[in-house]
Amino acid sequence: MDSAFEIIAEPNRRAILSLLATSQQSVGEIERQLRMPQPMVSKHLRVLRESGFVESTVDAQRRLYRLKPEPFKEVDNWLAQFRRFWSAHVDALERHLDRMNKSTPTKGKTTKKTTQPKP
Amino acid sequence: MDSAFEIIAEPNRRAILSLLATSQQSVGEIERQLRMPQPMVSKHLRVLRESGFVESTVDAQRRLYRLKPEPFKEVDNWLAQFRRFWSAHVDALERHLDRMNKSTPTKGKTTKKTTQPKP
DNA sequence: CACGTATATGCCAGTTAGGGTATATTAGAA
DNA sequence: TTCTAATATACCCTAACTGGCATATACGTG
Repeated sequence: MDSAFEIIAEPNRRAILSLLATSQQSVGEIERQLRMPQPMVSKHLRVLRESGFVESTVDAQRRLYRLKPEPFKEVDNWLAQFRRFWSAHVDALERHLDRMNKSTPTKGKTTKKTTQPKP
Repeated sequence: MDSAFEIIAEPNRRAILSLLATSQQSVGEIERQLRMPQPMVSKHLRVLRESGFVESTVDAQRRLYRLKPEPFKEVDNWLAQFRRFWSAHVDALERHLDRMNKSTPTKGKTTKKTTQPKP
């Protein structure tokens, strides 16, 4: 289990990563927020640590875990080769998504001007 | 094995997807390019098809496989929550990566102008 | 030191995915 | 229809991952 892809294949690990995306957390905090048995949390954290997704620092008896960027970049990098492809299909999706977006304007880059059928 | 993440966890499947990123391919073409036994190709293609990563059309006895965008977007979407985080670290990596990039200029967005020490 | 909290690790069991090989299916050609 | 090419499927086997539980380790406190 070496590639970043296999690491994020596990749902609980993705959940942990999502938690850490907000801010660093101790094992116990993760345990409580995800309602996951502690040994399980520790084991997944080990996998995440050994694959470079997270790092930890000591705080008394606690260990504080936080994200590390590299593996994410690796995934993103692989994904890049498909961006060109799926963005060709976005036009169709765009209209659909525009209806849902309205709340999170993100970057305003995809907002081209699809005739704006709703003024 | 349902989530898009588990699908792309498999290296051979990622290889197939990368192949298809260029253009659609028949099973035999994939088989030859990846030097993979034909039943293996078919099995992986089945998984990719059932998870929505690819679709196929019939061409005589051949089946032509091509990508479908949705699952990629799903992955990209999950990744999005970490972008803010890792882009804070990019500055440090940028210099390092620029040395390797030189061959694949991709978008010319990260190519800022890091003093170019080697003309 | 004894004790409690926080975290890590070891061991076991169940499951499942992936590879290999043989075989079935589908479609075109002779 | 028979033969051949292209692709799909079935079956078996092994390896590996995940979860659960018990226990070990680390650290602070009284």
